[in-house]
Amino acid sequence: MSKGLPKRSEDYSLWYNELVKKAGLAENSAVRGCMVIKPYGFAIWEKMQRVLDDMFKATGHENAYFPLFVPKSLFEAEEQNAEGFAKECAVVTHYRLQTDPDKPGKLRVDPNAKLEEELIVRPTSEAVIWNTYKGWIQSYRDLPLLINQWANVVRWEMRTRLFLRTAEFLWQEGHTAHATAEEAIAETKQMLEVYATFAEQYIALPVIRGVKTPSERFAGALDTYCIEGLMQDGKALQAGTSHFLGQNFAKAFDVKFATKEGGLEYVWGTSWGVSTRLMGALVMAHSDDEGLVLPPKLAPIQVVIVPIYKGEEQLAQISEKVMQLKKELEAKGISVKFDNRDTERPGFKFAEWELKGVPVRLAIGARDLENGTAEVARRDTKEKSTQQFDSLVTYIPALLDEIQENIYNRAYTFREENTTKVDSYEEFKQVLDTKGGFVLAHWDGTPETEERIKEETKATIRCIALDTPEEDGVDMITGKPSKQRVYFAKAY
RNA sequence: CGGGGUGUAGCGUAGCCCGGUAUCGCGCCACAUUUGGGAUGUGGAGGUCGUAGGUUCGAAUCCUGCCACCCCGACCA
Repeated sequence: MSKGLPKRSEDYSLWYNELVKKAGLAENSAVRGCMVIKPYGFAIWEKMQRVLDDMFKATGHENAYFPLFVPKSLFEAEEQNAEGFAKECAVVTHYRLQTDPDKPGKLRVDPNAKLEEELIVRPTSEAVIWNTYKGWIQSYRDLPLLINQWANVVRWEMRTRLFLRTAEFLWQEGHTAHATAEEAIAETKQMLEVYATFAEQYIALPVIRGVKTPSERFAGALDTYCIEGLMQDGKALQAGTSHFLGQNFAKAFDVKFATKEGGLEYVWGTSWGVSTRLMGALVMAHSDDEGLVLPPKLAPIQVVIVPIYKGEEQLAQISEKVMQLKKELEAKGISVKFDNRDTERPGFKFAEWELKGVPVRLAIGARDLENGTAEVARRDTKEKSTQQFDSLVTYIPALLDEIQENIYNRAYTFREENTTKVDSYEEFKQVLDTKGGFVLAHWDGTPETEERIKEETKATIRCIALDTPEEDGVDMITGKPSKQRVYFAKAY
């Protein structure tokens, strides 16, 4: 464990990168653009998965698994979708290697093993799944079809960053089919709300629920809903999307169903997903110059106990008390780590667990044994207090809840302070340059204006928020009328 | 993919211009003393100098290709 993390204020992206590596979340791999997710990072992802999976099940979805490869002919069936992803696809063209006759000990692609039809490594699974749905759906009785899959996908990105953008990433993708547009839209919105709830209650990240402009829509969707969070450097991060696909994929893959009345109609689709990018959101939303600050609900270790002792005898005395406390806390569903390593000193352990973002740290030494106390340090505020040992079993669960709430509130306050209403383009540019964050401004609804702003300021329309009140105004550039403000920001 | 930069022990680095197999710190291992905020001493181990070629008696050093990473653009969850 090396000392010192770069400061957020000095170099935010360097800070992020170093933090992810030093906290043991992930590291770069031998494969271009692909990361290794390390045990501590994966433990957080597993917690996310479990919570989300439960939420999906609670809303009636089932898990299934579809192939990694998509035959090119299927991939190109829905044109918009195919075009949208075409530039970032990994393609399998051969199925065999052979020893290279020119280079001993080396392999080469067997030129005689060319695939009849190329296979695309899925960048998303609509094509394979809708092709499958064709065989699963005949009647209105088969609907709605509510499926989720946990999988990896590959998008050949030019520039990658740990968790935020990697060539291969882990995600879940829900794919549903419905008898009516209304039902599909309701599903789209329901899953957006599931994501928003997860972001706010678990990641402790307040998010804007909104809908994307046509130019930012998912390729092949009629509408893309999203949740947008604000990171500490004032840049926005799209944390999840939910798409209303209309009948686009049903038509492309000929998925029809017999209605109750005896008619034959195309089904209506949705798809929705969140990825390991949420890990990036988690890191960037709360962490500080000392390391990670994990929300208790997602922390693999919620409480770490560091014994402070001289000699074996004292350690044994402390251990006895600690093991009992550990058991009682674990009975309440709290994960506790007793760091009784004899190879590191307390100060080192303090720093290490701070780097790893453990929400609550207890220190127990000879002094505490005498007084029947323990020192309690909380990661979010760095405050330390001395508590009666016997009260810890009730004190700690309450403290964990308080920390969860506090970091949410902190992030919420930050977002509010960094959301600015502007009415002129001058002001707009000035806010983006100096303060960053979300900028609420009127927009005339045209892709031309949106594009111009993007080119001139690098800010994009993150979304049209679902709960924005109507407000008459004029576009800050063209002066054309506008009925509501939209969220602009520079984004990841 | 275009422009710029970097690659030397687990990590951070010196050496490169001007060729003669490598410097320092942290970490690691052993022992001892330590332990309430990143310990100290003594001894020790660890290097295909990103990689593949080339030039040369000899390459970390010069030349070429490739790979990876970082920064700035274009693309994007």
